[in-house]
Amino acid sequence: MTTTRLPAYEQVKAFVKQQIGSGAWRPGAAVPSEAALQQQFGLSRMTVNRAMKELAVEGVVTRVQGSGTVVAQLHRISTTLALRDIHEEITERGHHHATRVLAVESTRADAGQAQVFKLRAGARLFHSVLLHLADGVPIQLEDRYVNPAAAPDYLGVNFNATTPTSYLLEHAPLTQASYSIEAGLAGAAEARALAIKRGDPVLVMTRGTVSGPHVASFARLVYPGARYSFNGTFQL
Amino acid sequence: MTTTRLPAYEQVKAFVKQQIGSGAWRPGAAVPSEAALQQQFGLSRMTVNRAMKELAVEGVVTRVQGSGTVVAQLHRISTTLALRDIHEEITERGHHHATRVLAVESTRADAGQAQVFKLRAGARLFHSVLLHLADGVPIQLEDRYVNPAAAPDYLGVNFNATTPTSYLLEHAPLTQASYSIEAGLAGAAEARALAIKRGDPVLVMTRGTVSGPHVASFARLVYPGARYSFNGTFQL
DNA sequence: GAGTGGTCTAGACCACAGA
DNA sequence: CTGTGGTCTAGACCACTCT
Repeated sequence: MTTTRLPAYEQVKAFVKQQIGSGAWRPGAAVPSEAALQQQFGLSRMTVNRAMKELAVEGVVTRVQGSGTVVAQLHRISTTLALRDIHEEITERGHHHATRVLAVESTRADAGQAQVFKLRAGARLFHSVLLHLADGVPIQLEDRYVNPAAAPDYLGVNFNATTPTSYLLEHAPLTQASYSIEAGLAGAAEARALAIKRGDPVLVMTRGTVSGPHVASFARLVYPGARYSFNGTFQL
Repeated sequence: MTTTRLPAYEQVKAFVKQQIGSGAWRPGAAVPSEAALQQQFGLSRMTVNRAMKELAVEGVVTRVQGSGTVVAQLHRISTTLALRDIHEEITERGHHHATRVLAVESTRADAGQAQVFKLRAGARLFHSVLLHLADGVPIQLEDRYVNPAAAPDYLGVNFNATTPTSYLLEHAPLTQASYSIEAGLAGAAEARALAIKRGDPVLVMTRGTVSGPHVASFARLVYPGARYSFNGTFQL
C-alpha cells in the first residue's frame, strides 16, 4: 500500500472539504448535523465531533451551539505567518547566516520609548543594532531596544553566536507579541547598511514582545524590498 | 460570578501555559505525561489529551508518539494572517468602502500568464483593474486576471456591488491559495491611481488562487505604504 | 420541547520510542 | 517490554437555538 489508511476523523474532514470544494455545498449552506454524519459513517459522535471541530478551527465551517453547522461564508484565506528567528529561517533554506554587530549599548528611554515600555522617561534601556547576512548579502537590519528588567545580561551576549530573538525567547519567556508590516523607503543609514540605494523600497516589520510582567523588547526589522518577501500558502 | 467556570481542558492548558510563561518549564523540558496530568487534575485521559493536542497545534509544546511531550524549542510566534475581502476589512473598521472600476476587459494570455494559468499562450483571460477607497481615500489598487473557465460570467459582474474576491469565492470555490508580500515603489500609473507620488513606497501583495482543476485568478494588490500595514498579535 | 453542538468519562486497542 | 501519545467507542449531561 502506498496510501496509509486515514484516521476516521480525517476521512470525515476530507468528505466535507470535498463537498465544499466541488461546489456541492455552497457557503452559507447547512452541513449535516453530527448525528447525521455519525449515522452516515458509522462512527461515534466523539469522532465526528472532532472532525467538525477541527474544520471550524481551520475556518472551513462555522458552528453555532444550538443552531448547527454551516459552510463558512467567506473561506478565510488565513495562513499562519510564522515570525521566526532569522538564523533559523536562513539556514533552513540552505544558506549561510552571519551577523555583523553595529552597536550594543545602554541608553536612556525617551518619552515615546518610556510609554511603550511602561517605564519612566530616562530609564535604562539596552539597544542593539545588528545586520544579518545570508551568504554574505545583507538581508535584515535589526534595530532593537530591550527592557533590562526582562534580560539583565543582554549587553553581554555574543551576537555572533546567538541572535537576539533566540536569546530573548530563551531568557524572557514569551507571553505576547504583536507585529506590523509596512513599506518604506531606505534612509541614508539603512541604505548604507543594507547595501542598497537611498530611497530604495524596504519592508519594515515592527515587532513588540511582552514577557510576563514586562514589555521585553521592541524591534524594527528592515528588509531590502528587492531581496525579501513574506510568503505563504493556504490549502483547503 | 463575573468569571464563568472554564472547561476542564482549558484549565489544563492554562496550567501548562502558566508553567511555561513563568519560566518554570524551560524550552526543551519534558512536560508531564498525560497519565500524570490525568492523576493531578482528576480528569479522564481524553480530556487531558485534548488539552495537550491543542497546545501542540498552537505550537506551545511538541509531542512525539512513543516519546513524550516537551516544551516547544522556539515558541513559534505564529499568527494567522487573514487574507480577507477588502470590503469586509474596511467596513469592519467602521469606514465606508467604495470601488472605482478602472478597467474590465477580455485579453489574451502572454507567455508568462499562460504558464501561470496552465493555459496556452493567446488563450482568453479576463482582466479587471479596480481601485478600492476607504472613506474616499485610495487604499488598494487591484489588478486582477481571471481564468474564464473558473468564472465565465466575470466580466458581467457589477463591481460596485461585489468585490472580485467575494465574487470569486462564491463562484469558484477555493481549494488553494498562495501569497507574497513585498515592498516596491509606485510607478506612474499606480501613483496616479492611489493619489501618491511616483517613487513613494508601496506594499505589493501578489495572490494566486486555485479552484478545483483551474488556476482561477492572479491578483496584484498595491497598497500605499504610508496608509496601510499588515498587523497581527500573538498570545501564549 | 426537539435538535444542535460543547464537554466529559472510563474504558479500549494501536503505533511507536527507548531501555 | 514499558511508557508514551494517537485514535476510537458508547454512553452521558449540559447550554444553547429555534419553533
